[in-house]
Amino acid sequence: MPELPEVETTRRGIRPALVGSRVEAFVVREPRLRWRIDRGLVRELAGRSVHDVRRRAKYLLVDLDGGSLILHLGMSGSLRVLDRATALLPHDHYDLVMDSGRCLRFNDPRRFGSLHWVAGDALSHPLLATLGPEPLAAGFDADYLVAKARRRKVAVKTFLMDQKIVVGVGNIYASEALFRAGVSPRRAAGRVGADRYAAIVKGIRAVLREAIRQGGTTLRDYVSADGTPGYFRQKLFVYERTGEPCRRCGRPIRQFVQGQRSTYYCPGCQT
DNA sequence: ATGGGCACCTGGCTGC
DNA sequence: TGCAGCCAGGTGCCCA
Repeated sequence: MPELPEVETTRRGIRPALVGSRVEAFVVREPRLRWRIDRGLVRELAGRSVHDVRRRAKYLLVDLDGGSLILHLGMSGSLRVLDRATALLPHDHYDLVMDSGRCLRFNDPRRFGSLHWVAGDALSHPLLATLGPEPLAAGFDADYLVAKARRRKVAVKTFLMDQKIVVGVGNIYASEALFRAGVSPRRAAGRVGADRYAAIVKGIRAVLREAIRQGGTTLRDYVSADGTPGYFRQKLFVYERTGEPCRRCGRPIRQFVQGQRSTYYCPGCQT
């Protein structure tokens, strides 16, 4: 499911219920996620207090005494804050039970999500160490993208989804940002000029900010921490709108496959 | 280094 | 109705 706006929405939703509370128990029902959850965590986590809940790229970092949990939602994962006694649903794989009586419950039908524990600095974990810049932070600009794209032949849409280039942009928001920038997703990354990269940076920032404001995009599985869906789907210009008229020029939206992922674009607005 | 393809997994939908 | 086939918000890894 989740790209940056959905992960950020989840962070904002779960943070108030966790910070300042202590982990009473960590319960694993299905350890076979993307990587097997270490059973030693059941002992490791109990008794530790939560200091903060941060986001890096599409990862959530739950800072505890002496270390951090690194959570990923994969394609179909979601986190909810519930009363600890709430009845289980299929694919509820683990709970972080807090001493407040609330619990953080992870549901993930496809099990592409993950959970790691790092003692010490979470950002030095191998999964996070090589990530590119945050798109909403200073320093992510046209000059940066131009430099990174030099001599690169990959399509610009695939380039923008590379988490070493910029983090948080997945299949929905890559298509949406390129539509806003008026750039064809097929264009080679190294053949996109500085002016177009400036428009792409603007497009990425705008679409991510607007999506966060709407609580993210719900297509299938995603729900925020209180169980509500995201409402940005209604604001999408191209994603999953094949054959429907472009909201700007009226021509039918087209779909094709790039790097085994569907790309959506307007043949009139994007060149 | 770069680009391309596969794998991991379940569920929902389509079409025969 | 049943079932095969296809598709889905991600990303690590292997190969050329």
